[in-house]
Amino acid sequence: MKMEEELYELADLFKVFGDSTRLRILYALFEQDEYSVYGLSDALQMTQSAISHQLKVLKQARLVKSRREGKQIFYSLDDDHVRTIISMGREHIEE
Amino acid sequence: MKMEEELYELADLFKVFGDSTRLRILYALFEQDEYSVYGLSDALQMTQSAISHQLKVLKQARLVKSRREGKQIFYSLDDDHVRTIISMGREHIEE
DNA sequence: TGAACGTATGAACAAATGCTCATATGAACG
DNA sequence: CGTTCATATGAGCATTTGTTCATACGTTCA
Repeated sequence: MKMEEELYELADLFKVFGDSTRLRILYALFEQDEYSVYGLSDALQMTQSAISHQLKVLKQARLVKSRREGKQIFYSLDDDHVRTIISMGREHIEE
Repeated sequence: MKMEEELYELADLFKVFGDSTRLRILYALFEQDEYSVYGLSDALQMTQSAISHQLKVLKQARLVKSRREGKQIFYSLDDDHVRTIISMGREHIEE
């Protein structure tokens, strides 16, 4: 990958982590493997629309994946980088 | 630290990584241990003011530190979390 | 098929963000 | 001292971003 391109992709990835709503979604998915959209909006006390918009961002960044079960769609973490990146961040701020 | 507070601090930290100019500054400091402000603005082909503003953000996040030598101020990486966080990000996007 | 439920999406608006321009600060040296 | 060089800072502006509101889409089941 070209350096230039890598920089923009990296920045875009970190932007995704740089919002407390999205972090709360990721945290929720740490504790409970799967959540439906309504489940998340209930757990985080936010509108379904807001959650759905943010899930789209998280999915585009390949941080979460989804599966349909009837009318519901369940979201879960897509890979372990999510956990690692967040723990590195936590180490930094907790110094 | 309270969960609520941690979330906002984490989001703020990742926001700092979520900009290509700041990433370019960090990348430059990977390759060359120290840079003056002018040195950076020259290397990255940006105005001194833009660089200075971003260095302030990076410093507030404790990602870079500075030392004065005469009229110049030299910036360098503050700790190793910077490297780790960025490499985790790179691993993710390179899959 | 049509109603009901769960989710996605687009437009609109307020808030945050990054750059530029002008200027301030601070150290070195005649 | 006062000038010069290196850096910092504040206001202004354009762009981006996150939420809300209204509505569309897709699946289930009567």
